[in-house]
Amino acid sequence: MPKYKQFNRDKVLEAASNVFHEKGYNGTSIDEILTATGLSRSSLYDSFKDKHNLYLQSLEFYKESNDKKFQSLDEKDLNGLQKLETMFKGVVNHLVENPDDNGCLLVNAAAEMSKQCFKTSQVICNNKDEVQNLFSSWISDAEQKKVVKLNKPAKVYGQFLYNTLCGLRVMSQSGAGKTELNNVVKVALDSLN
Amino acid sequence: MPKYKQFNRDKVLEAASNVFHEKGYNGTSIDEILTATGLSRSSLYDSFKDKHNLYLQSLEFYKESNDKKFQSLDEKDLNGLQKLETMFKGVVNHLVENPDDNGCLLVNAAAEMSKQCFKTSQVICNNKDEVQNLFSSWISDAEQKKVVKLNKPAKVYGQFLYNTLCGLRVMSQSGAGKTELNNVVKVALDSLN
DNA sequence: AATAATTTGGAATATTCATTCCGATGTTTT
DNA sequence: AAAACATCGGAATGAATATTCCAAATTATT
Repeated sequence: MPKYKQFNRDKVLEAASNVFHEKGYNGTSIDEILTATGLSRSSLYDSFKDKHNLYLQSLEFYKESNDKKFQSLDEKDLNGLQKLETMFKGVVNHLVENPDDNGCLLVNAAAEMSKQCFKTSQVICNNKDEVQNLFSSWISDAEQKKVVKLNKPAKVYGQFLYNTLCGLRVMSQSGAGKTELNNVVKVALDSLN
Repeated sequence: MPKYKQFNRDKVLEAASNVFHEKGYNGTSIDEILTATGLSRSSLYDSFKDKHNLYLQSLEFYKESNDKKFQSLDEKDLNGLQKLETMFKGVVNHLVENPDDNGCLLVNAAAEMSKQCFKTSQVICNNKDEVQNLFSSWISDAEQKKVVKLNKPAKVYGQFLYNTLCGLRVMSQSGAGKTELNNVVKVALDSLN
């Protein structure tokens, strides 16, 4: 048809990341991606090289749209503890209200691909470090504003809360319900005292 | 050759679960399983029906060998807190000393298969409940012996510590190192006070 | 209006994969 | 020792897979 691309790159990556999210890398076929994105076979290979490259770009797209959510929460006029509470509440709510949602694409990618693809492990590791640092900054803020009292460096709690977050995603894929997830969050946040 | 099976069922399941552990369900081919187990194609299909069935049996084998480790720890003459400390120390040590070990087969199965295979999700959910209950009993024991002081039911801490454990597996697949994992364990166990 | 530029549809290719099947092999039983 | 029986090796099958390729379609430019 066209002289300029007929599709929106972000829409394609969003659709692709949804499929990868649902079925994993090895579990999704190119045909499934074609129907999900509406792209033609040749357009996909022209624009995204191959399946593996599309996967990596989908991962980064997912990561960036995650980052945006974190950033918009970060910009809210809340203290660090409130930001953490809001974030965890949001995650649990999402998991509970979307029981078919297959956890977190990055967690699934860590499980499926991190030992088999160095580039995948890089994206995952970067995400981990960034989110931990954000959490640590929230915790430092909460400490400064004296809404929490810590006996370890803020960085350590950032690592701990990131671990808690990863756990929640696995728990929801293991059949955990609302109260179970809420209990976990409650104990985790209570440790900031 | 034989009139009776030439192979040891447990050895086969152990080898198979190692491959599934390393590469996931969709990432491993029958051929890889054949070379890993030493079985012939026809023996495998004769004794294990098909790939999917072999996967489920491998999962249960893995779960049971995990259970045994937990049980032998449970039988030790330690209070509940010491058992938890020993367990977490063992997990972190294992993850650190075997950097190529691909996390936990059950966690990986949760990420890859739980939404696509009901039987897989059953194994995972059962494992979650059992381990949580074991942890809760250890915590109750520690409470009774007054080595910890809780302000929530033991069951809730069992859920929390199981979540922490799942998180550790993902963290190690995300490039977390020894101190990072130890920090997580430290904060998690400190919450029992 | 014609040419240039670029995407697209879908057929074609070549691998890889899970599974089936049968003759050969060996072991137990009589 | 020979018949009965179950396993095993490996070829064969057929479906699914990722990727390539080319002609048709469409728009921008001249």
